[in-house]
Amino acid sequence: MTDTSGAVVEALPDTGSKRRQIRPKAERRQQLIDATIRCIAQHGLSAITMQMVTREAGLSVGIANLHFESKDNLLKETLRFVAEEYHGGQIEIMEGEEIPDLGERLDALLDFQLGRGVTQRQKMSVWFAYYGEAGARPVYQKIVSTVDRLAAQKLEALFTDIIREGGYQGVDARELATGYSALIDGLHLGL
Amino acid sequence: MTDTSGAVVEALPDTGSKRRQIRPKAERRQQLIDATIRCIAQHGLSAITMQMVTREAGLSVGIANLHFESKDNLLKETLRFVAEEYHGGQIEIMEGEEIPDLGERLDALLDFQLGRGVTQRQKMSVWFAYYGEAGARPVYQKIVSTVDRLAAQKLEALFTDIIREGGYQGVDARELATGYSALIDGLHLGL
DNA sequence: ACCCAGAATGAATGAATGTTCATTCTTCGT
DNA sequence: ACGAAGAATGAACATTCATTCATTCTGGGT
Repeated sequence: MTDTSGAVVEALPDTGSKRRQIRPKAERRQQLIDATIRCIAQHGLSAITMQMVTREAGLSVGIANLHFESKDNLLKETLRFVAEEYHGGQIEIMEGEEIPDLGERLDALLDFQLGRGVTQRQKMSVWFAYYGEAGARPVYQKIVSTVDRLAAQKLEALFTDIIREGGYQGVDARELATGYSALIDGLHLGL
Repeated sequence: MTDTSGAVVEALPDTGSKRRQIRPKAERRQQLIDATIRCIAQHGLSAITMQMVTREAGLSVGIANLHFESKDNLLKETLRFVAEEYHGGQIEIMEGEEIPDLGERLDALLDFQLGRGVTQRQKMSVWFAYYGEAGARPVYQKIVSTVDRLAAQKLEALFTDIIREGGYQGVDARELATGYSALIDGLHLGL
């Protein structure tokens, strides 16, 4: 009670500022999703806590239930974000017309899939954490499979084009796509 | 209190009997591990509960902490069991002398790895549930990597033999083993 | 300069769950 | 038959955590 003047205003522009800030809903949502990704990568899906996430985001506990109705929903939306980013990125490379050469396009896809940034690694942790739970949670399965199926189709189409262009014989584009995907997934698992 | 005679003895040999039974420690441990596997496969690693597991095993709640000191330990031991069974089975096939022909040995390995029984599928669910958490739990990583490394060595040795026997050129056994493992893992993920 | 809609906070709440342990029951050796 | 060793039980306890909501605070509109 001796310090009623209080105001030791932190001059830091971004971090550590204790000042309450009002931001648009979309921004807060993304902020929380990002924090969730980092928390899952670090502590695992089953150890995650609302306190943990909101703390990591630098916000109060109540805010998670303000922007997402529940923890379940936050986790669901986080999975949706990661899934869409991962597969969306692939699809963009595959069907985008920026890279005309098909072989180079496949290279770009590989680069994207095996990218090694910290962020990418975190996303992969999250991806497989959810994969581990998918067997028991239909909601997760649905989110993943929806976006998965589309990427698989695009990949098959790419291989079909490559096979046609190269005039290769006795190769099935679908099987090739399945094998390729499995190989990439397996390599990811190998950390 | 009206039914002091009580003894409505269920004639069922295995199931439904409410009679308390005393069994050797090793048997109870396995019983609990099996129940844990089924529960994880059905409900997921993060939704699992001691009540769930002991209920599935047909035992009381206290017994889990009697034979394993804690939930964490039960989960750890369950992972160890699954890991050892999965990789142990592979190693037995690879280094056992029962199948002299190397190609047939590889076939047997594939059969084992892609086996499709209900039990096998449950084990795989568990396997990947733990994989999803491994990034955040060093204990899990250690259990898996210990047994994983050994299997990888055996696989590399098998490929080395096959390459030598066939006189193949320009193939690296280690890379082949890595790729093979990744492919199998990836195929498993595809459920 | 003032106001207020609604964004943000965090102490309080209640439900869920891991763990304990006093008690009950089973089995085996004598 | 009997008694003791210890296996099994499950009600009770303590903790942890998601969720709520009364209150505080912010920033744009007037």
